[in-house]
Amino acid sequence: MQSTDQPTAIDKALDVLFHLHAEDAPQGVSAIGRALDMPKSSAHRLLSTLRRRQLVEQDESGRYRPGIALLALGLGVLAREPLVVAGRAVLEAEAASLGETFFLVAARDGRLVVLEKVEGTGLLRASPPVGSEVPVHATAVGKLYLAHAPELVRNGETTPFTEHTLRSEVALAREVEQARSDGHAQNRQEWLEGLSVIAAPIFLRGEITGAICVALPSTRLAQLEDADVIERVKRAAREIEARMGGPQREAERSRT
Amino acid sequence: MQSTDQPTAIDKALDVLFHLHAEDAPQGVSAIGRALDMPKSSAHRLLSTLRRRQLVEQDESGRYRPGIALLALGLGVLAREPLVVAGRAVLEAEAASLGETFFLVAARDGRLVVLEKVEGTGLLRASPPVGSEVPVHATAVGKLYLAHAPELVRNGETTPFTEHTLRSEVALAREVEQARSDGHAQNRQEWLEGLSVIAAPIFLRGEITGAICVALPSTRLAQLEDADVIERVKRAAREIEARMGGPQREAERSRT
DNA sequence: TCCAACGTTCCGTATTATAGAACGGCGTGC
DNA sequence: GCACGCCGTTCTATAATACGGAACGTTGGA
Repeated sequence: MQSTDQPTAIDKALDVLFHLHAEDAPQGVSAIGRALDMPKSSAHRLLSTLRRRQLVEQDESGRYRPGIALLALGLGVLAREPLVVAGRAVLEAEAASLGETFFLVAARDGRLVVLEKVEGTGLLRASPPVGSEVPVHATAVGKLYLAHAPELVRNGETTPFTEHTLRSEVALAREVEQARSDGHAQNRQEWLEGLSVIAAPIFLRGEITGAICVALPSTRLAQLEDADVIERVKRAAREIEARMGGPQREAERSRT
Repeated sequence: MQSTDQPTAIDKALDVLFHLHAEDAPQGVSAIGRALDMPKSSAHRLLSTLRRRQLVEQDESGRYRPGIALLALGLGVLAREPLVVAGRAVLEAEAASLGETFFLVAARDGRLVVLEKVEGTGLLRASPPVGSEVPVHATAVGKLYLAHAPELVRNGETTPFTEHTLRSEVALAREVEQARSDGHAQNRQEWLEGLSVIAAPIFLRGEITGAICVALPSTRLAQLEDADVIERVKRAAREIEARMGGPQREAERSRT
């Protein structure tokens, strides 16, 4: 694949689709053309093709928005994820029990993606939606991946999100090392102010396939016994592993 | 738009995408080419373009499956639906209270689509997934749409699904008329054997924008007081209407 | 009432997609 | 253990497609 290849018609159609996804409100043909720097006739042709398959829809005034077919496609992806199928019930039980929000996160093509979320009763100020990406260097799950399979994530980024974001590679490496030995990782307001996370890795056949984590307001975590929450998350991870096809026997783990 | 227009490159790429969605297992380039009647080099090129945007992914053996980007796109659609945003909490409350599965269904481009589902505690044998289509002529929601906005659904189909499916247009018209006057509709095993549904329409500004329904085993419904369940569903519909921007005043309803 | 901006359609041109052949790697069956 | 067949991938000349400027009818605001 050369670096000089030009965007195909499919690329341009996907540009339009992702652009609509990124916008809050429905967009008109002209606005889309301006935003993506293409003639409105081109935008119209691409949209017509997408509309035929219901990937985009038009509102009563002719503006375009993402279409209903995306829903079936997206939920089809969820249904294919063994981690989600096995983990959903566990997340629900834990979220109900502790009253906080639990997530499943896994690496996909070098990025950490939220695969499932079950919200707790408390009002959590910020919480990434399912399908969205979370950073590697400033999250508990990121530390777990760096500890157990650094080749699965791209760790180029070092953006400081808050004043608590780890600034030095040494500090991050220390936390990664601790995550490896402890079997869990933490994130104390390193990504989002006021948000603390505790995460545990989920292994399948000796490889990390994802992580379960709980997000709580930092003030709430201070009231709880850290050790209790950590134990809870780790137990949930073991439960998910068991549901995904039983615990790996040592023979299998070392065979690789 | 002429009837003779030929599939564009985008059409072919979407053929590939929907084909992967329809298949259970990941598919190889050659198999896709055979299934869609195109050279495998063409399939490969289309897949490469889709892969760049993570609409498809490859497993370790090189086979393709729907990609994680579809998840974000699909859930973005859900987040945009006011009906879902307003209705989810109501569905959860009702499902927990009655212990049965509640749905939100709405018309999109002439088809009835499941927009949201909250499962009850009971084991429901068959239940359509979110994003899937349900028939018009053999469902409670279909009757509601035929009663209140027949132009929003395509009612060509008359497939008999079970022995209870209404065979005559007259019988269906009678139920539609009753749905209009009663403010709710029922489906007694007309689509799926053993499955009964009670549905109530959700109005916004005088127009039907969807419906809430509960699905229960027919044996279960026989044990309950029909009237109680009906009242419950209708009350839930009113609750969702209220959450979607307040009840419509008569002035607005009759202005059209 | 007028004007501007909208979504849509048209069509000649030029860029693009196409598909057959060839390649290296992998798994199977002989 | 070897060879065959199928896999995913790459290349390239040719044929078909996407492109975009211009024009149309409509709508909403000034």
